[in-house]
Amino acid sequence: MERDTAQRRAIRQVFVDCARPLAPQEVLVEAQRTVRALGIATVYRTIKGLVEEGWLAAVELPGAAARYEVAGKEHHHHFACRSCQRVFDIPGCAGHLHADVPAGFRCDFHAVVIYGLCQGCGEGDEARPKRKARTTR
Amino acid sequence: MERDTAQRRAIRQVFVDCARPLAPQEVLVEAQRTVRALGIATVYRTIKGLVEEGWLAAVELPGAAARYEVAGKEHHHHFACRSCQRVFDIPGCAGHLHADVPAGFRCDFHAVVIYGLCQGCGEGDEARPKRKARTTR
DNA sequence: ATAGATGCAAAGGGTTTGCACTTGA
DNA sequence: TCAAGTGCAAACCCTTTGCATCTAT
Repeated sequence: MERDTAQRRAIRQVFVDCARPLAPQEVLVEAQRTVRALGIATVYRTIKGLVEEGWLAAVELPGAAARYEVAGKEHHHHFACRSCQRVFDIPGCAGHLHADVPAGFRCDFHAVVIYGLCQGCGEGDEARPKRKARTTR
Repeated sequence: MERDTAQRRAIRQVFVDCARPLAPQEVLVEAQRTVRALGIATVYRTIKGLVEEGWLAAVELPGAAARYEVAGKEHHHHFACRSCQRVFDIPGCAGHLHADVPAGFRCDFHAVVIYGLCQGCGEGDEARPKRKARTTR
């Protein structure tokens, strides 16, 4: 990650603008609005590099591909919309989750994911057909 | 899932015996001790069938392949060992996790995963080299 | 000029599917 | 008997890698 290329600038900008955990595919689509010929391989390589240099943090969710968000945020959890598949940050942490862990187990950290419908997908008619969104698997 | 075959009996038995969330690969290896020629495709198809008929429940974890466990347990969370990659159940739930969800978002359910070292991997020397276990991806 | 970066296509790894053979009922 | 079930291999999807080309410095 030595050079400052148009691709990297575009990818970083996408993360700054979206301000939520993004999957590689989402990054590709958004960044291609700036750099048309951008390839998915470059997105993966750039994300990997940005994670290694600490600019991005991986957000791994159950049953979904890993997402990435700008690093440095305080400990927080995530909300995954069952309709549009987008992921959002949830500030804060209820804490005291390590309560019932069996004796002899050492806890290092934890992840909490809440599933539901985000504002956009849940407003009004709950029965509205869900988008077959597949931004990420 | 109409017929009672040796393969299905073996696969169900593995879940009953292990009593923890298992990945398809883990199921394959264990069940092959009973049915030598068992193929991975059959494991996937059987698991899918057992989930559909409600006998199994999917346990999806961040950054790992889905695991499955016998359904019908009370709401609980999971512990993932960073060393041996195995997953264990953690009884109970601290609850009140829906606190800081942004207004307009509807919460349906949540998942909590605690990472650390299980009893077997953590006892004694913490600095012991981690097994390169790859029971699942 | 030149090593790092990129795009494309092929390779990998896990999961699913097509198909001919096997087997439970 | 005969359709459901199985094993094998090919197909798929997402992620990574090899390589010739491009480009920031």
